[in-house]
Amino acid sequence: MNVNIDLSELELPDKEKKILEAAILISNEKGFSSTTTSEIAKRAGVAEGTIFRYFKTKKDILHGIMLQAIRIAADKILLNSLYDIFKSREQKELRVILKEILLDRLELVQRFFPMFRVLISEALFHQDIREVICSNLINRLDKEIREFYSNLAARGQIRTDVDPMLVMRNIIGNFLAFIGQKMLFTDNFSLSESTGEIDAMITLILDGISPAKQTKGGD
Amino acid sequence: MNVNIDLSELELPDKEKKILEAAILISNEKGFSSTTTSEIAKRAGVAEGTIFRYFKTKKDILHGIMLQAIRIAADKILLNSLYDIFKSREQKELRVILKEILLDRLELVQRFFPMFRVLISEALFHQDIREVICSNLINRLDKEIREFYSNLAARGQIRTDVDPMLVMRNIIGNFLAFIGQKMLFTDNFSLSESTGEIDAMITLILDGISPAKQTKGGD
Amino acid sequence: MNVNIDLSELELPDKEKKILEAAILISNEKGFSSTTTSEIAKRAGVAEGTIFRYFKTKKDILHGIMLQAIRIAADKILLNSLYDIFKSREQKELRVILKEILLDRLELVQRFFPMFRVLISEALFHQDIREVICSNLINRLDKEIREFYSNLAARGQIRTDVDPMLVMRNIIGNFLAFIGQKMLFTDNFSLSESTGEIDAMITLILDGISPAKQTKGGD
Amino acid sequence: MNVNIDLSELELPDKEKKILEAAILISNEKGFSSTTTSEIAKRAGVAEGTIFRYFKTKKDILHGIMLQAIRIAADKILLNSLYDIFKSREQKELRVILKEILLDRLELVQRFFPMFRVLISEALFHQDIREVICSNLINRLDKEIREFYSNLAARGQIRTDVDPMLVMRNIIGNFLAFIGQKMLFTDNFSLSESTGEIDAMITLILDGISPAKQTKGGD
DNA sequence: CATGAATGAGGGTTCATTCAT
DNA sequence: CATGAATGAACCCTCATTCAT
Repeated sequence: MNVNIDLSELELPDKEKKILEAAILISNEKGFSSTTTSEIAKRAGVAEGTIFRYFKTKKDILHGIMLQAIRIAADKILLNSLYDIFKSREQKELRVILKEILLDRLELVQRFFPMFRVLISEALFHQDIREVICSNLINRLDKEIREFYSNLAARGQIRTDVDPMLVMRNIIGNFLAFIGQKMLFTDNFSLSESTGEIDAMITLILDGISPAKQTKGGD
Repeated sequence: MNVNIDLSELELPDKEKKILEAAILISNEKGFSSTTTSEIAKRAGVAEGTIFRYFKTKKDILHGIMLQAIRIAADKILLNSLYDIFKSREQKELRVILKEILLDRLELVQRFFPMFRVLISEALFHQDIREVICSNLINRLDKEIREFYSNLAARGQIRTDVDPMLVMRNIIGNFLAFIGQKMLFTDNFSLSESTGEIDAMITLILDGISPAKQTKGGD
Repeated sequence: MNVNIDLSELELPDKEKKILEAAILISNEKGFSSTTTSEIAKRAGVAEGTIFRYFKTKKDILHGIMLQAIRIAADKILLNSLYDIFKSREQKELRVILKEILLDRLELVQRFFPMFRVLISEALFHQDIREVICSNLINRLDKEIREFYSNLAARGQIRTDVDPMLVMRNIIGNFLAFIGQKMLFTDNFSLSESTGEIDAMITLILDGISPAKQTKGGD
Repeated sequence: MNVNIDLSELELPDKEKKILEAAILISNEKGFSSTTTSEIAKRAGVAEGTIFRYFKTKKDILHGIMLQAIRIAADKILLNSLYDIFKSREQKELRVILKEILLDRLELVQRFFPMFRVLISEALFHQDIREVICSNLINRLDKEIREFYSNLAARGQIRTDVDPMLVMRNIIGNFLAFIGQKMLFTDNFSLSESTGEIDAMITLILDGISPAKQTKGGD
């Protein structure tokens, strides 16, 4: 399981970054509320008091984590690469695009799994965190997705008789179920060994679970 | 958001049930590790010491919750109704069966959401809890699903060119994404208003997101 | 180490005796204040509530122990046998009498060691307990000892140029140092293997640690 | 009863010393296991949490007490002065040496009685503590005593027909009986008023309780 | 009289937070 | 700014004691 965190590209004081990293790493093992400030300080290599120069309270560290997670998610995961894929490959077949997106996302999720795990566990219980996620991620995705979707629709690559958001949820649901199963219930999951599974997953996403009466959308 | 818990059908000492219920309700709000035994006691209407007559440690309360969740999940969710649906409706079309199952499951998940939320949040961090879930739920499901699957396959209702477990994951992923979105990001979600959405979801599960080249699997 | 307690000859309700016995046995292992009433109840084979029918508070159990210890010590240890030895053997040599007394006492102390250990540990801290010991044991001994002493003195068996009480303390000190060393710092001490040591001890008591310039008092 | 504790010469953080002193003083009144950390904190003038910066657990406070007791006992009681007395006075008569030693020891025991009382009461029940006492005190004494003894023996000042350890036990037993009686059963004991008693005690140690047939060892 | 479930004050211990250095 | 000793509220848990059965 990947537990490396890379906040180096963020513009933060060095110590603040170290504290956040430490907080994420330890929270990733035990959950945020079971993580103590003294552990964080030790792992970050600072004095316990120093933490409280950068974060008023322990809860604020969580908010710091959230902020970073969302910044990364928003800027790197969603926009950069997703946007690129959407735009640069718009003449490609949906199957190919989907696979590129999934692999790209998988790699990112894997890299930032510690951060996301903490985020998810807190989002389960805190409305305010969910709201930040909503307004920063989901809502920003919305526009991109609709554009991407209409592009696909125009090219006849995607069905147009259902709400685009349901289509997306289908994809995301499959994706999350895959991630969840691999991350939580499998030891030493490696992406490279899963390409066959990913292909099959995409086939199901594209063509559904009904028996294929005739070749659709595929090679 | 549904926060009613009903453990009344369980054969437990009255006080133990009350303690469990209180633990679930509060954990549902703040997470288990942020829930204190004194809060539990207060909400359960017992003295704090009484808790420790029924549960040796606080962690044992969590195990108690797990036990109940699994008992309910295993007996009610998985076996009773799922089994019934599988067996009694085996001549029906997959679309119909799927809808029955999803509605049935949705109703149950909704009812026991607090319990499951606590469970999920703990499973995120504790391998031992994941293992109990695995061995009690997932593994037990495995056999049922394979039987159900081969029944469907024999009747030509489901595609046979992919691993049955991937097919299931497709369904479960859609289901969980639906649940997650509704439970976490929607206020006052009501099942009855969502039947259209569920139908669309099932269509996507069955036929995929590719444009329908020709009618598949019905109506 | 002997941990059998025999309160059978005491005139007490059966349950009260069992509770006392249990309290002594467990206190002997951990000290009285680390012994819980529930442990006592379990070992005594009664319900926890029953204890409080016989003893108003836990402290009263200690008083019960004390009472029994002193009763036994006073009646059995001091009076019965000591008196007998004093009287019946008054024509014997001091060395012989001493040995009989020491062996007799050793045997008794060994038998009731658990009780005495608890007593000693409590007496270390509680003036009231020390007072009871004083008035019941030491003061009662006083008269016996003086009589015994003057009998010996009359027969020229004991030196008369020091306070009789100091003479007694010499004997008791030796005795307690012996007991203490054996009970606390020796595993599996057996009286029968210590007769040589006891003889040497008596020689030292009788003749002192100075080099013997000439045979005194015996063989 | 003497309840002054003086740890000032120890090289310990100020707070740690205060906590130890408080623990000793209160344990001296009620025994260690009846002493609460909150009492210790209050008496030491620190917050309860502070205790646990210096001692990981309450039991470690006891170990701290033991450590100090043994350090004091080993360095001051046994080595410094005892060694001095042994060496520097080796031409003196045994009676004189004994008296010096006893007075010296008495003064120390009196000064550190609270500490020793706690130690004794715990040693009664805890094998591990007895072992530390054994290996740190008794075993270290052993060599010194044997040397001292052979020196005396060479000069014909002590009897050589009994095990040196029994000789020592005779002395120690007398000493402890004296201490015990004075400390526990006498109010306001003062050393200076007891010199006559000590002389008599030494006479008994040296010459035994048999009537002096002929002058031995002096005056 | 005996029981043991229930109690709640108080036990040892942790930990986020403060502040003098 | 950084530190880490000090804090004390709050944590989980124990246990002597009560009382309805």
